[in-house]
Amino acid sequence: MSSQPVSAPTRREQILREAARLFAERGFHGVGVDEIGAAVGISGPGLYRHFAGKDAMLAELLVGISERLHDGGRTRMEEAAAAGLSPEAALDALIDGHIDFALDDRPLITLHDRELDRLRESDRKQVRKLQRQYVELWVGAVQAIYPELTQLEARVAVHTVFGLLNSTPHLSGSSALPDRETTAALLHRLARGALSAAPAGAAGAGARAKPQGSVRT
Amino acid sequence: MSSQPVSAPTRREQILREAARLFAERGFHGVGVDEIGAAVGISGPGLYRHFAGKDAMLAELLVGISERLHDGGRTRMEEAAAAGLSPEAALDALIDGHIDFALDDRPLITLHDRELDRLRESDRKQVRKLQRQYVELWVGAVQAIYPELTQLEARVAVHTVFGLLNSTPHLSGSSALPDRETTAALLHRLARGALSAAPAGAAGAGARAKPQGSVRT
DNA sequence: CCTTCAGGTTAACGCTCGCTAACCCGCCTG
DNA sequence: CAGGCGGGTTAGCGAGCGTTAACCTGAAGG
Repeated sequence: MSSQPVSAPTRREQILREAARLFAERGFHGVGVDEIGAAVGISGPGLYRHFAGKDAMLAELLVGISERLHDGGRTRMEEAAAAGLSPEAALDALIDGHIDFALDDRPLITLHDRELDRLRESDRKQVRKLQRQYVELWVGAVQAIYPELTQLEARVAVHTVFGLLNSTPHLSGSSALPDRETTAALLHRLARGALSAAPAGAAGAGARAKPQGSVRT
Repeated sequence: MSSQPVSAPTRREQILREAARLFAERGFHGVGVDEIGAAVGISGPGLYRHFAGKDAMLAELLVGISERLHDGGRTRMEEAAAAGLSPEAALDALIDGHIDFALDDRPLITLHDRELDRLRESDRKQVRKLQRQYVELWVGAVQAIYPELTQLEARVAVHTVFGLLNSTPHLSGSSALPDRETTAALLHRLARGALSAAPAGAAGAGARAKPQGSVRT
């Protein structure tokens, strides 16, 4: 919509990037506007030339990442459908897309599930809607492979896999990660492994998961 | 220290419980002392008869849960060793213990990986030490089953599985969970499935990786 | 050359919030 | 019955923080 075509890292974007980093590090309330300003070389109230307020920055960040996550997922699913890919390949594409986000935009991923309730009602509703749609994409992809899962089970499984993938930012501080490609591959295997074990019939890693009679909320 | 043996839900514990809930809901900085007081029926500064300050509450909460997590894990591992259980059963015990925490003490679990850096240096060091020891317990249990994993891979896998298990608090708000037992079993399968897929050799959907009859306790 | 305006600056206001001060009261205990 | 004392209360201080006001400046544009 009103997002500029972007060409060079404009000041607004600089501010958003630094704000995201700081918010993720110390929490929304834990960061002062002076700090954000200092991080981009201007001081304090200069930010108000670019944003209506601190809240507006958070809103733009959260809405932005929700949109990008959802758009990325939807695009991948459409491409998979167009290319006639298998359900497995489609799910793999979703996973890889999410991993890219988790590894490239760690601060945003952190914010995304940490500061949602600091938003104005309208913004929060929009973010939640996008999140829900994104989850539904995943649920659909998962159920295409494991049809024996109930809607509820699939949703829980998807949420927890998000938790798994989004936990990468956490361990950046304390322990070092392997190189990006190795990490991505490991995360992919872990996510896939978790989902493959979701059906009640599947023990550790069942290949065939017969419809088990016990399915019911 | 001067911690009493406790017997009935004393006022201190009431305060801690409510503080945990509020901190988890709105963040440490997002909750005022007046609110915490109101939650237990007293108002504002009355809290200072029980705690040195707001920081002290957070510190006690975080140190407390770290200790309980670690102690619980260590106890389970010792019992497993004493009973001569298989590595698989030992890991299952760890997973079940963590699931109990995640389901019973959601606010604390949330706090645990969200507000760690609001602590005084000494407290933070203690919490991190306990966390590290707890992680090492898991890493040991995992490597006993999957010796082909490097130390680093195992650590990453364990961290992400924590992310998976700890994500339950998140979806309590938006979507309802199945009953506790069903949820616990599902979480167990997901965690086990993720770990079983950690070794690079294991294919995504895991056709192999030994079927494990891992039943809950 | 004068104007405009984007993008800064510093000063200051007002509110919130953690915490302290001062006071109070019911209940044991000697 | 006196007197601690545990556990409250309200009033208020002081710091921090988001935000606004007022002012400045350098570069485009007619």
